[in-house]
Amino acid sequence: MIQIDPRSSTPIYEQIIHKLKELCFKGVLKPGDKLPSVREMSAMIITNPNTVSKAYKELERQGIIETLRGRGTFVSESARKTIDEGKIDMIKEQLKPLIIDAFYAGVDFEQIKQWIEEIKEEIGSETNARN
Amino acid sequence: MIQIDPRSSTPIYEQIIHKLKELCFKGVLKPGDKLPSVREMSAMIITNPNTVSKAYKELERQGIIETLRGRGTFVSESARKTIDEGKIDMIKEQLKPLIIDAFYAGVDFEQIKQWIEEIKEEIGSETNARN
Amino acid sequence: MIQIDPRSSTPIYEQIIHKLKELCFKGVLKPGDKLPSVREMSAMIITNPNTVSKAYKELERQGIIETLRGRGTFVSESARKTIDEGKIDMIKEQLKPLIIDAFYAGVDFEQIKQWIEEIKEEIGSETNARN
Amino acid sequence: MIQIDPRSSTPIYEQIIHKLKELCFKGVLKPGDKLPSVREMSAMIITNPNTVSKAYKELERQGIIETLRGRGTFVSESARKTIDEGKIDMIKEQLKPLIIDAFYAGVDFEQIKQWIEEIKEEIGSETNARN
DNA sequence: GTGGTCTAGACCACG
DNA sequence: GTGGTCTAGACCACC
Repeated sequence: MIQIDPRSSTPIYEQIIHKLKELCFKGVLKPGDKLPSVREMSAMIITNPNTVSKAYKELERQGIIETLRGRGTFVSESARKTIDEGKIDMIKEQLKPLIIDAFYAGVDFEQIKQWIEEIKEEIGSETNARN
Repeated sequence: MIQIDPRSSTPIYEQIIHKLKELCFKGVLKPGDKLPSVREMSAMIITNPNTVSKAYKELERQGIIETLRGRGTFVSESARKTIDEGKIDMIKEQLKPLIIDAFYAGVDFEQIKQWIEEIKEEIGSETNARN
Repeated sequence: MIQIDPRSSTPIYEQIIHKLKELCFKGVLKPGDKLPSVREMSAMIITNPNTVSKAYKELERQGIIETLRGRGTFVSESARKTIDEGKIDMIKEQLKPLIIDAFYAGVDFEQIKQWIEEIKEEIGSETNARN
Repeated sequence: MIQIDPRSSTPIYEQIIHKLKELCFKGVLKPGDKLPSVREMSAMIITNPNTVSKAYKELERQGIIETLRGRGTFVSESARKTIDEGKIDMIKEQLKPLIIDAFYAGVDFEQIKQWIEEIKEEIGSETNARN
């Protein structure tokens, strides 16, 4: 289901968050779908259950998923689209050095825009339906 | 000269790297310009000298700056534009979750492209000359 | 009859207890009234019968309701008003962090007192008769 | 500094949160004060560092405290008083069953109001200065 | 079965 | 020194 790289410098729990968010956003995971239990997921990606739990809790805090007591964890019916200015600024702040790095690696503006396009394609057709 | 946020979750040494790279890229810092010494810089931004030193070392490794023993640290004559595929993949990898987060924060594709445009504007006129 | 939120962090059985206590206190449920059977209730609020059973048992332990074997569950004739010091301390203990949280959420003392007033209103006219 | 009851049903990390919030609110801990390090605190209250860490992170998420990388954890300069409607509703939701329980334990409205008064006294004089 | 809490201990990045 | 991450395993409440 999802792939984790234990050697990556980005923490495992963040990788899980990223991957699941992506799947939710793409529509592979639809609202109401049940996620693997903490134990199942930890077995699948060969990590400690605590690590998965941490990821799930953060995703819940962000409103992407929700847990029903004793029943499991599910994709939320509708991800709230709070237009959070602070969050947006934070993202822009992270975006800038990334783009500058890209330039130093020999990428130009047009190519970057094309990357965005690629990501759009990859996320794809489901997106329109969802929003 | 540069502003650091000690509360940020991004390490201080990385913030220094980002800021200096940005200044170099914008052309505020031109090839041959002398950077403040590690001590001066650490006094300016109120951090441990080791932190500044770490940032300088990394910038040197990336070819952005050079240290001339006994004379100081200078902006390199020409930032080498190594087209490093690995680096590019890494950047793309970091870009994706950022963009997905942006969507969840209520930003759409067009706005993101506009951000890129804004960053381009901000970096400004020197850019064309350099590329 | 009663509404349960399966997403809430407070356990379902506790929610049932709270709601039924509230109804008893308001006078909607009067002494001698028959409660839905465990099965009926669990069907109504879509939970596991065990969960309802647990709530009923706890309410019985507190003297709010009584089960007459083979006949069903009923609201007790008179809720005993055991002045339980331990219980009171426990409640005060729980009250304090709640009020501090309220302050941090921007509520002041007067508003909190008004909340109490509101709850009093909501519980309403029957109360005087019962006390 | 703070007292924890390992037998209590409320999790240790929540007890830490409550106590520290209380101290901050009372003004015992002032903005800028350094908190004991995770290790120190865990030694003081005899728990695992992870448990303290969890409490600190939640307090940071709530804006009560902040961590400066590699330097430690400090009381925030000014606790943001976001008037969060959702939070307020949640508190009211938790308040109601508590008050009903109080009634069943033989406490009346006036006494509850007096409790609030007591808590106000206890939190005391610093409060006015802070707000 | 589910997730939530906690312990004991380890390693690492950061300043 | 600081906090952040992770593991291995345990116990518990809830459904």
